[in-house]
Amino acid sequence: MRNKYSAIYHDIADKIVHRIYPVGSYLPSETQLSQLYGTSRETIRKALSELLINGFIQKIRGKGSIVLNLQRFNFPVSGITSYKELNRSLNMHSKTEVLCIEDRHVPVEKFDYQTTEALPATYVARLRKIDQDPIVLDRDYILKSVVPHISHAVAADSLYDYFENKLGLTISYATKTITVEHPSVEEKKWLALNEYEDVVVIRSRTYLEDTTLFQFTESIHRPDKFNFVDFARRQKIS
Amino acid sequence: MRNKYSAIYHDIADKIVHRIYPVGSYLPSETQLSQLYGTSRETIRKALSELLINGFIQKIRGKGSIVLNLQRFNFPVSGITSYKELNRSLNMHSKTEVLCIEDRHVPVEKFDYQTTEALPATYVARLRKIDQDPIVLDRDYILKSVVPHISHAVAADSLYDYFENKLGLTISYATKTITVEHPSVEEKKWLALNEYEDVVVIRSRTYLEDTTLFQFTESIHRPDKFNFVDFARRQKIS
DNA sequence: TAGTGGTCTAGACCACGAT
DNA sequence: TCGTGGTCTAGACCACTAT
Repeated sequence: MRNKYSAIYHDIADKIVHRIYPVGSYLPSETQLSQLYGTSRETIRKALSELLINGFIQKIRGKGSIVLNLQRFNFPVSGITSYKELNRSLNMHSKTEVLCIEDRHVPVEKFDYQTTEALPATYVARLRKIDQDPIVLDRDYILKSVVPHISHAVAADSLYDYFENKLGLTISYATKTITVEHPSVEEKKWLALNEYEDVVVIRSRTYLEDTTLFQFTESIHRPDKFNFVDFARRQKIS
Repeated sequence: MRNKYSAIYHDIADKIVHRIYPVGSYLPSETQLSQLYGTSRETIRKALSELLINGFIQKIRGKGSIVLNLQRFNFPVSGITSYKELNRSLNMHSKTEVLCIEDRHVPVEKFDYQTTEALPATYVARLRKIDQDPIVLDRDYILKSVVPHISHAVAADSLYDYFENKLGLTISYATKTITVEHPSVEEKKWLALNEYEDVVVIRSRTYLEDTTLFQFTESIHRPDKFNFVDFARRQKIS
């Protein structure tokens, strides 16, 4: 929020959410906005391009920037968002149950990660419930080389909050894959699955700002509760 | 390619792909690059931020831009990419079989689209096969108000190619949802599914540059063949 | 013709990392 | 201290849309 352009981004996003700029209307022009906020046009453009990327607006050359009808929920798949943040922002009434914390090596084959060395990690298994229904089984492997120890209290609250606000780590990007698989006996049990039901598995590797790999995550979703919403822009393959 | 910054983007991306800038190495600094390409630093920065978004590099303040180990395939889910483009870029040996072309109204409830009016469209059902195996069943509804007619030849080749290069439409963005569902009898038949197997369904609404909605698509994926790869950057919910 | 967004420039100052 | 990327400016020219 300390940058001009992100302050402007949040201000405009807020006005779109609160219908001060209604869906289908045009924002003030870039030159008008630069006068409004007392800044240069390039700075306004930086804010607008963030709004564009996040699906708030569509820019039309020669006409202006039009407000889109967005109903994105940004489920965890589409970005890197912690479960706690999601819970808060969507007003879900969910609970997290910590099933297990112990030291384990990362099962690298599962994550399609090629290495010859063993990766010591803290293994955390957690079950996410909404209204008593089990929805997601999360299994995290956090590398010991980056985070030596994780307490039960931290796992019950939020790993990301701990990493970012207590340890000062900056989480930057992740690669993830989504597949449909047959559940293990254990998964069947925790997620209360019927016979023959498949599960959706999201596996990701998460990296810090300095490109250090520090976390492997496996999220097992109940098929009937899985719903991933995305906003995408066209980009030709070249 | 006619802009400086996208020319520079492609040039650097190419050099990364061909290991002229190897994984783990630093790119020349922004000032060096601006001298190299004979341009201003802001233009270089625009090219670099594209590389950042697409997962080619990671910028580290005070140090430089480091080349990432990317193995993204960008399956259709993560962006808006036509099947033909994918096929070409991944060297898959796939075939498309046109099952049906006819006039239908869009089943708007399925797409969670609220409207009271009927939407006349051309319905196109196509089956995608790789090595004789049916992988995806695509059902498209293309609004008559934007594209009055679609021929069998076009459907067999590429709708996107036709829209963009023949009709001059500019496809801009889409909203999509991914769910797991029980297949219909028809879907079971076309995708040669075993008893009890679920399918992955991707439903999207696609828009033009001027925010005109013009296409609804339903893609039914065989669960064992579904694999979605993504690259995501951290963005806190605020 | 006037207004819009798209590109590009040359320069400035700052925050951060390495030395 | 020096070099890196991050932010910001004031201005320029272009392509497109509307009238």
